[in-house]
Amino acid sequence: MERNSNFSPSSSQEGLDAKPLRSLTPMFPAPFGFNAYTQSATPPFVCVSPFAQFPGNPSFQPLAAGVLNSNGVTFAGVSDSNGPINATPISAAYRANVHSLDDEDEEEEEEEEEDEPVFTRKSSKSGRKIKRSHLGGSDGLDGTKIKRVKPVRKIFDKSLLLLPSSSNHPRETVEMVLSTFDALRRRLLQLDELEDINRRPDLRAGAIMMTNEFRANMGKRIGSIPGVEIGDIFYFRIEMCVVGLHAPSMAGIDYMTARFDHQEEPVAVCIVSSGGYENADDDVDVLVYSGQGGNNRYEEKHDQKLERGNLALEKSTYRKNEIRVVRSAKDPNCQTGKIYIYDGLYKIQDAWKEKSKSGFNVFKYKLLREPGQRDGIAVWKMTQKWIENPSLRGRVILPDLSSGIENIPVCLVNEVDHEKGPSHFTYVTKVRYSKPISSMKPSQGCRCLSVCLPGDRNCSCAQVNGGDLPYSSLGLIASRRNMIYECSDSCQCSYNCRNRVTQKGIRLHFEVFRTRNRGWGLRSWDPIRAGSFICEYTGEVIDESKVDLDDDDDDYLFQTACPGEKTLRWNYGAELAEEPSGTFSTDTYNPLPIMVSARNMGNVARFMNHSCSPNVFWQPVQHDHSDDGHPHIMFFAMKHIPPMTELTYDYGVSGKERGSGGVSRRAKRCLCGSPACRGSFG
DNA sequence: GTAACGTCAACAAC
DNA sequence: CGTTGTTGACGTTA
Repeated sequence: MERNSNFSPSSSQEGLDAKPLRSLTPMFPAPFGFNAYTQSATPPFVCVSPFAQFPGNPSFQPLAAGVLNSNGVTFAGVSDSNGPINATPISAAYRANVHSLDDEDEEEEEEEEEDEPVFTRKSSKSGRKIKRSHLGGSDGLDGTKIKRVKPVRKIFDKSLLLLPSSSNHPRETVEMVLSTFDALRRRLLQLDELEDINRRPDLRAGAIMMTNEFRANMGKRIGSIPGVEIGDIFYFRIEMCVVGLHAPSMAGIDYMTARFDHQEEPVAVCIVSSGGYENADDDVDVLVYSGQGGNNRYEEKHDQKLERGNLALEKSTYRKNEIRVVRSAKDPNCQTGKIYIYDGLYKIQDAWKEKSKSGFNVFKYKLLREPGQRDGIAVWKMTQKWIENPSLRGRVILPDLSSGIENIPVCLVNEVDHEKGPSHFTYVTKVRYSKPISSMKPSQGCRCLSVCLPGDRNCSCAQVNGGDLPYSSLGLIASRRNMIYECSDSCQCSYNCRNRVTQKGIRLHFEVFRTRNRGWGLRSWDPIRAGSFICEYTGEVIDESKVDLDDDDDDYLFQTACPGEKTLRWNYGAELAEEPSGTFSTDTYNPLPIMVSARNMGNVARFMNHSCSPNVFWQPVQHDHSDDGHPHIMFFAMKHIPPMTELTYDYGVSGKERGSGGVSRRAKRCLCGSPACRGSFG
């Protein structure tokens, strides 16, 4: 269906004439390399580019029903049985001013009473990015409600925010923003943990991202968000802010003022369903959503008012514009609970008012999922059922590929063709060394009682890891590094110590599945949060000296070839958490002599395919000896991975291409399909 | 249970 | 009128 067919020159003209309802602020200079790149005139996903091409330009294909208007903001020219609607966003054009595009010297004009040079534009958009005033209702002449607000750090070295080769693909941009956010958040959390405090690393990381305009899809729009795909999962509300999916950091309803013919009206553009009012039934295409307000914790409950988000939803009921829906679910792997899933576009079918349990009026909106979209929450509900009862999974060849030796069964399925399974191999959960472990350098144990804790200077395991424990309290890896030393049998700490993660084995419900063109692959029924341990690469460890030519055709050989920049720079962004003087070493590729062959024996890892845009990376880990030449190869999630998404890692650049003294293997043609595909691997 | 928090739109003030 | 400054609402997170 061509949803933009009713786009006409006149409507774009309207866009030009649209007067913002609120102040305009200079968009440029783009203070950051990154920003300069997101705002270059070409990519359609940019926030707001004053020079965005006219929608008529055929080179310009938005992903969905959105079209950039002259303010660079998308809107949907919605057409349905109720007739066409021309909506031009107005209020969201808040940064459409143009002058200073080429005026790079303006970068440093604002100092905010700080000594530091500042690389952001004036923070006048809200006027409250940095505030040091008294807050609150302050009837307090006695100063009861005075709050000091720390300024959000701005970054001086813009090169910190530049990847060597940034892609212009919206998906890549969104992933880069999320990955930077998470690296920053992880580091802030790690620093907090040293002092045993919690200063909301998520919010602080988000604030740094926002202040530095390191974000994607600024400027609101109706319809889908370039680079955000149905099924994408988020672990923090702020993550949805920085990619432009849902602007309010707290409120559940995101809305904007749009122009319909000659009327200006607020319409809802995105809602986050917190789950409190989820339908009990299984209809994944219907959502009944409650309006906002009326139950503030600090005041009496009252009737909801038809204003703000509620008003916007009301208007959207009649305008029938597409509304993005984010549903929430319980994350079974994370005791803190909630996870957000982008479920695509809906339209409001019905709206009414009803009495809540406490007797006050609540607005209700019934939303119907637009047809023709790929499954979002439906995948989730399906996999949750399989986890509860694996026999519900159809097309199963083998219920447990590991024959019971893994913590959790590994399902083998084929929904594609008639292959009956991979060729024979022996499933093993541990690597086989060519020499006994007892002959290797033993680990040095810590003397921590009970569990190792961050900030404990006496913990030798923390010391050997560079002062920080490598995992968060949830068992997520904090940063990629040359080696991680877990606690071992020689340690006095207990099995529950947080520095024992990979040694406990897999925690995910894996399935080995038949891909369409890449043989067998690996995916998970569970959602996987960035930094989660996935599995080890088990098999037979081969010393480099013992490689023979036979290995040239070993498709199941792991070697530590140099991975792509996405893997290398997974920590990217963490340095933003440091004080300016701080030295944060970014570890890079460190070649290891180790190779592991999973041809004859191995585990789920041998089924992981290569991708140039991987979602998994490898990390050397020690836990049963400390011979650094023979580490365990452990895999961790690079990003949040929705259920049923194939797990892939970067096999690295082939030995030949590398031209180093490495083992030379034939490069294979890459089928990863990523926009950043290098064309070959291995 | 509760403290602390960021963003945006709306409003207020220049 | 155009622009800048201030505030309340929103709900999340640990």
